[in-house]
Order: sequence, then structure tokens, then C-alpha cells
Amino acid sequence: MELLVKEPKTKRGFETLNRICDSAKKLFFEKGYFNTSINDITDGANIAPGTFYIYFNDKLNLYKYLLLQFSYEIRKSISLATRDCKTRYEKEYNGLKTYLDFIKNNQTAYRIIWESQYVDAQSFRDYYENFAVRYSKGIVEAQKNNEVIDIDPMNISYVLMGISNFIGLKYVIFDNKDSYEDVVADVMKILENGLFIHK
Amino acid sequence: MELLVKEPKTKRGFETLNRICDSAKKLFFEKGYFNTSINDITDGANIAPGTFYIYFNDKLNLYKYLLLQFSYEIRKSISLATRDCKTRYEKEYNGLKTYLDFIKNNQTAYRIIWESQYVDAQSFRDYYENFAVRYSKGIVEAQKNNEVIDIDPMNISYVLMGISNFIGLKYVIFDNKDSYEDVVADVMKILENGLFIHK
DNA sequence: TAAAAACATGAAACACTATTCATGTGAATG
DNA sequence: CATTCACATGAATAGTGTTTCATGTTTTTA
Repeated sequence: MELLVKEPKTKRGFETLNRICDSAKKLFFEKGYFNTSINDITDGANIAPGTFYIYFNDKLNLYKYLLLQFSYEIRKSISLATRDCKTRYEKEYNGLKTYLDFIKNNQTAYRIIWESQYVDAQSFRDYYENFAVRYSKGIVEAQKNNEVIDIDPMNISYVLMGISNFIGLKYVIFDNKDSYEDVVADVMKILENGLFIHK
Repeated sequence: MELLVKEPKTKRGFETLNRICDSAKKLFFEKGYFNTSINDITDGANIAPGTFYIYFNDKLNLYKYLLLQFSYEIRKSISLATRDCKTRYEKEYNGLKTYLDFIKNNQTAYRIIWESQYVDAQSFRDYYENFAVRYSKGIVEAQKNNEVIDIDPMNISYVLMGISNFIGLKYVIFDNKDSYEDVVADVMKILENGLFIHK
């Protein structure tokens, strides 16, 4: 597979690459991928148009590169925040809270992930299928442990991803709410009896 | 507000308008809004480029017009399918099944609704907020009736919309599954104990 | 410090797209 | 059947965006 980025070799190069990425994130968030031209990006990064091509073959590669970065970051955040949780319930609780905080602080990520459905359908699919497979593994463990009801773990994964995404859509993207404690509590009330088994 | 479409007066006019809409639906589904030019649309409809402007002021108006149509159709389908349901549980069951069948038969609708986030953010927001408000009203009724647990009905609405959407994403868009009986059953198992009150 | 490698420039070539409009055709009306 | 209205055409215009490349500058290497 073609490399997404042409890695710089010097400090100056890394700084320019960062400026390109920062400019792109800002513009993709504000105007979307298709309404952002390479000229817009280079203007925002204070570089000449041609400089863009030192680092990326085209706009699509830059986009895929950012998507991949976000997908790492988001998984890492959740993984760190739920590492020490004793129960699956606790894992879901912290996972949802962390997800909402992440997209509050990285609204670009939310937009870029969903827009990928139209920019690069395969990346979009990879992103969610990948996420779901990892999710399912955790669910299977919890089921073995008799913490979670015995239905198809893939169904559970997509149900939980759907809830997170739409709660995020409403309270982060639409309403830009400050805190999500109460919302998370409501969601967990549903899951408490619907998904989890009380020993 | 500006009219979305310039209504034709004759049979011939309606036929041309339909050809434009059909061509656009097909192309928006295959390539997305931004990768579809007006020339692509008129080519697909077997008309000259200029003819497009007899019916629409620009591509955006055509898009909004299609979005509005789908939003009516999807609501009508669900409303018809759940009209005679006795319980809220039954309503949710049939609603989910109908939604999945609808987007299976109108995959363009799913794509167009989500893409609106990037084409016309206000329309996207209107679509979901509107849907959620109507949904909430039904939930409030069910809560009065002691069928559904007492948490914020807006939270319940977004949870349920999130589930439908992501189950649809997985089994309609990704997997193109034939039938959704088993998936719907799994989802209802979660809701049965999580959302509904057993009398 | 000389040579090489990395990085940066921006004008120019090329491709594509939206939109207009003068002209023309088909259908309905009185 | 002549007039009018609705609809259709497609060449031309104007604008935008991508990408290349010859040239120049900075940094690293030997």
C-alpha cells in the first residue's frame, strides 16, 4: 500500500508537516473535506501550494492520515480510561464518559470519521468494523464472566456504538453541553437492566 | 424561504423532473453529493445541462428537495407500520423493523441524510431534532402510561435513534443482510429489561 | 567548508464545473 | 390555425482547483 505521508527528515520538515495538519483539521472541521481546497490548506499553514506535495501525494492521503491518527487517539483514550475498571459495567460507564469528553475536545475527529463515509468508504467501514471487533472481544469476556446477557456480541457492540455516537451527536455537536454526567447516568440506567446481569 | 423546486405545469415537465431526481438519487448514492456534477445528473437524465435550471436554482436545492422527500417517506412508513400497535414495546419493535426495511429499500436515503451534515448542516440538524421531538412525545405518553422507565425522554429518543442507525449501518449498509428478524430480536431483548416496565 | 540532501517557492498549464442565454421545439389555448 | 406558454438545447463564459517543475534556500553531512 502506498504510504500516506512522506515523512520529513528534519526538524523544519516536521514543523511544516504539523502546520499542514493543523490547518487541514481546522478547515475540514469548519467547511468539510470537499469545500476545502489545497490552496486553503496551504494558505492556513502559511506555505506555498507546491510545498503541500512534498508531504502528501494529494488531499485524500492527508485525509486518510488524519483519520488514522484520530482512530488511534480515540482508542487510546478509552483504553487508558477503562484499563483499571473492575467490572464491565464500570468499563462501559467510563468508556462512554471518555468518548464524550474526547469528541468534545476533538470535534474535528467526529466530523472526519463520519465524513469518511463519503470521502473514502473503505476507511469508514474499516474504522467501525475494527472498532466493533475489538469491542466484541471485551463483550465476549464479560459474557464468559456472566456479567453481560447472552446475545450476539456484534449486535451489542453496534448497539453501544450507536448509543455513544448519537448521545455525542446531540449533546456535544448539537448542544455543546458542558458536562455529561447526567446523560451518562441515564444511559447506564437503561444498560444496567438491559445489558448487565446482576449477580 | 426560497422554493426548493420550480414545479412543472405539464405532464412532460413532471417526467423530466422525475428523471432529474432519479438520476440524482442514483449518483448521490454511488458517488456522493460533492463528486456528482450537474453535468453528471443531466447526462444520467438524458437532458441538456441548461434544462436542469428550469427545475432547480442549483444542486443544493435539488439536494434539499430530496432530503425533505425522504424525511417524509421514512416517517410515513414508520407511522403507518406502528399505528395499530397496542403497546410501546410493540411500537418500538415494529418501528425498528420498518426502519431497517426502509433503508434497505432506500439506501440512498441513509446516505443522503448523513451526508447532509456536510452539505447543509442546518438541514441535518433539523432532521434529527425534529425526529427526536416527535419521538419524545411518544415516549412521554408511554411514561405516563407506566410502560417506560422514568428518565429524560430526549435521552431515550437519541439512544433509540442511535441504535436503529448503527444496526442499520452494520446490517443494511455494510453487510446487506436479507432479513433482520434475529437482530431486531436481540435489540429488543436489551430494551425489554432496560427500557420497559413489566406490569 | 564544500558538497549533497532536504525543503520551499509560485507561476503556469491543465482540467473541470456552474451557469447563462439566444435560439428553437412541443403542447395547449381561444 | 395562430398565438402563447412551457419546456429544451448546447455553445460560450467565467471561475476555481490541482498539480508540476525550474529555480532558489536552508540544513545536514563528510
